[in-house]
Amino acid sequence: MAGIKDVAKKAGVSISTVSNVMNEKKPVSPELRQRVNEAIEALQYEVNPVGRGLKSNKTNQVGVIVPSFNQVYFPAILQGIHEAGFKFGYAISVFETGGDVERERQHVRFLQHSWIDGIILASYANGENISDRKYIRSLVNSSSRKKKIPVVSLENVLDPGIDAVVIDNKKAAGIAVNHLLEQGHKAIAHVAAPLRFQIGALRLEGYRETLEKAGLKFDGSLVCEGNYSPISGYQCMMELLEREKHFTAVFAANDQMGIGVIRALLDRGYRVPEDIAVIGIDNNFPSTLVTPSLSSVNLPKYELGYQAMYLLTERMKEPDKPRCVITLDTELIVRRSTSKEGSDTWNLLNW
Amino acid sequence: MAGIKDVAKKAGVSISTVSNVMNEKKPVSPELRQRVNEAIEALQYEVNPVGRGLKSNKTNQVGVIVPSFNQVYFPAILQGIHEAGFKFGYAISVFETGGDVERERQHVRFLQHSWIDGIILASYANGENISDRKYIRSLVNSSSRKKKIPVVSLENVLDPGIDAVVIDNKKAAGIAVNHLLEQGHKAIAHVAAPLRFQIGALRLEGYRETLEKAGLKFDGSLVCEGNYSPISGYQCMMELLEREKHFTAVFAANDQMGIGVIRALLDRGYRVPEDIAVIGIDNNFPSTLVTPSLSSVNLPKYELGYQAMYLLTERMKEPDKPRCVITLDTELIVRRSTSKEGSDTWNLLNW
DNA sequence: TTGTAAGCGTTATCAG
DNA sequence: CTGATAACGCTTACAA
Repeated sequence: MAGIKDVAKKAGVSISTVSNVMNEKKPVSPELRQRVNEAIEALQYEVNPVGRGLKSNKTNQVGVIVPSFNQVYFPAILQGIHEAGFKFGYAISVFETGGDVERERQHVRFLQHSWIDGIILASYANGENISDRKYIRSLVNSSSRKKKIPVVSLENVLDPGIDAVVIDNKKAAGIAVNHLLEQGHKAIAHVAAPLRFQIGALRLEGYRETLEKAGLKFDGSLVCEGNYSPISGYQCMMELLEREKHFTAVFAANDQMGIGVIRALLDRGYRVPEDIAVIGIDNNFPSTLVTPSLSSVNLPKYELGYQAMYLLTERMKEPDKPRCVITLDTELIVRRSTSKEGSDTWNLLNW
Repeated sequence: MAGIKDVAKKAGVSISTVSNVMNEKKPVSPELRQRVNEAIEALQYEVNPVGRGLKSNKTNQVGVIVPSFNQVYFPAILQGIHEAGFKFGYAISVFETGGDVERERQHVRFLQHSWIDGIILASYANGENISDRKYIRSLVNSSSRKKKIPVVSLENVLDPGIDAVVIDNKKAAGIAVNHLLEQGHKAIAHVAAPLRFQIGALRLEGYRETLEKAGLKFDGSLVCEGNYSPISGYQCMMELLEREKHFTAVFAANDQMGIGVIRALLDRGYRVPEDIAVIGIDNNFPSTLVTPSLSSVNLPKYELGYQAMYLLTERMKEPDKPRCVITLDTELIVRRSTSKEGSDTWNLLNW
């Protein structure tokens, strides 16, 4: 594989001229440009990003750190990130934390001294304990040697100094609960996402506010905290049933738990939605496959990833522009778990 | 962030000594080692991989190129790759081709001149046309400057010179078809994966051989070629029904198409499995969620990824050892789409 | 407009 | 055992 020197030799020019042709930073005469381009073509030369990186403090790599390479959620986000990355000339390195903040910090640290150009982070740190808070603050001025490394937070607003791409979790929860209210439900249980994190707390908050706005009382014993997984939804539902409280509908904080909820209800002999209705958040394709199909609030997953990558490129261009939070829209999807009129077609596309 | 020079200054030694302490390539006296380690600790020094990469021709980065960041298939594979990569000290860069060989070559080319240490490739090139064949050959001696870049092929045997991690596709198809035969089916249709690729061709071959071994005649008009996607399975099934041939079972080359097949059959008023039984290959979690649940042949997806990464590290250590193909085992999973006694529980774990 | 040369952070060679 | 120094491939002042 050819290097810049080979090109220079072949074209009979100096290496700086080759560099200038490639980077268009300084003007080069047409003749030389021509000769250089021919040499580049002939030798199939492409710049070596390692050499360039050393000099220019840029690697054209961004790191993506997520809790899990989750089956239903992560791929679409990664597609968005990758597509935008490809467009703007960045390669994507991926890291999984398993929800372990220590491992997350390890990955961040690794990326920082890799001279990566930016980080997209779906963090599990929550600013509750002091060490997490220090860690989050450290991200703001996260720097490699002399350059700051921009961080874009995915799905939660980490720090007033960190860009983020999110959805309005409170609103999404409100959309879900409102739908149940409109169906005539007066007693609605909630299978929550982990409450020590923003997503869980905000969706709970949206649930509570929407109930109260409708003149209903919030009842903590109708809430059970899961961990996003389908099985936790199943377990929460079983626990709620054991409490023997009255409710006719369940709002699950995500579709995966919603599916677990449906399974639990069916296993206990309830009809869905006649006895108890269920709605989730995410609008993942499996929700269309179960019977009854699960109503949900759509999250624009691909868009979330794309915008995160886009925000990162903007931040790299203008490190000092004011901090930016992009909030994407959500949308109600009515299926059979809340309404006999809901859609019941399997999603056979895009998976 | 501190560099090697800062450490050297702080410890009062030369940079080579610092390097020797870090890499343990040459002995260093205990006193100096101590001083250096203290300085490293104090400054939170970690080597800069860009500088190291330039010198040592190693980046500790591995590129993974796949047709799609597929929802059901890719995440588990990536988990396996990432886990093994983390263990052996490699970061994972991911690239999606959308099944476009031109884009695939673009990514490969990019990785080659990135001085990446290795490539895991799920290729869509098929050695049919001459340009593909040349491209595949070029992977064998794929080199960046002076060093060969090892390639591990995922899911298909690309070239006699390229390591691969695969499953025995013929055998997996045989397992599926045999199961149908054991259920008493004598006329079995096949919704095939793209036949110009190994996976599709081998699964078709396994289908044909198993039929013939059972004394049944292979009938090409019972075969319809899909493209892996659920919707293509749906369309194929519709087309097979229109041909008005008799069959009582369908072997779909993957679960996604199998789910499409079930949907088509239900839409046309057939009962599954009473009128027509269906089996797939993959054992993805959505297959447990549909009604009836889809029988399948399990593929060890995580293991596929883990072994690919492992193979790569072995190859990097010993570039000249004989080429290695790892074939992983598959296993029949009986659900309701082929047998009333099959399992019908939703998979609520690991997604 | 073009070329020369310094230097990015590290490793490796070789002389002390 | 230790340290000076030359690479690695590239960008970028600065000199011509």
